Amino acid sequence: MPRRGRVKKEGPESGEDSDEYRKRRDRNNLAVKRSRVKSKQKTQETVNRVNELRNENTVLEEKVKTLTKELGFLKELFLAHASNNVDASKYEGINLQKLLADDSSASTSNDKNPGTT
Amino acid sequence: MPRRGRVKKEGPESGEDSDEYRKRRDRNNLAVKRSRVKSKQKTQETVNRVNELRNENTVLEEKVKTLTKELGFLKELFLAHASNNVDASKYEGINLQKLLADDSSASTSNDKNPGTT
DNA sequence: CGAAATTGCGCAATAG
DNA sequence: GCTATTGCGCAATTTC
Repeated sequence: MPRRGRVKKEGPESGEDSDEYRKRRDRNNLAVKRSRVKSKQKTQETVNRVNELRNENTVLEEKVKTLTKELGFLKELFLAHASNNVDASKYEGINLQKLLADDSSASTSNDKNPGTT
Repeated sequence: MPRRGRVKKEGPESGEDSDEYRKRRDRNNLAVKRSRVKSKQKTQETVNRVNELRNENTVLEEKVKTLTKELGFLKELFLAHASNNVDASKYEGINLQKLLADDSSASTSNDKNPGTT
């Protein structure tokens, strides 16, 4: 789509005289203005969206940090306790190794429910 | 055919002859091009940034979800175990209530789990 | 003050 | 056939 600049054509390329021509030009100029306003709005919205997302991101990162910390602590606690009383057999089907691993990718897919009460 | 609103009158505002004038015009046209390319690049980068942030966000949300799940499970586990052996006294100064609360904001009730059984 | 950069605006081609 | 979009040039203004 080669967009030529002003071609010095004098002929009736797209308009005939000054009557209909002017009207068309004016209408197009209005359309151009509308389009540009729209374009700017869109750009601004995109910029705003970046800021929103950055904020959400910060919140989420803090949340991850907090949760990771808590989880780490609880794991230590649990392991320390379990080392004293090795009765983890109660939690037979549970993937403790997986859950207690430092990694954070446990699915907790246990069907069996350890008798709670 | 109207030539750019500017008629034959010499405009001492910005041009003088056809010599220096043309050079100035050409240089400005180049500058305009540069500026517009730059502007478009910036816009595009902003759009890209939105996509990047959206992806990061999704990842973080999943992470939060996983961590929350793990944490909830571990808390249940810990509480179930602690109800059998009330030796939480080993962790004297620790805010277990706070940590073990389902939420990350515990009330100011500092009761020591009197062991109902 | 001087040159480049940015901006508003209109034109024309063309996409939809 | 009309509006919307876009590259381009001009000129005013801004920025450096």
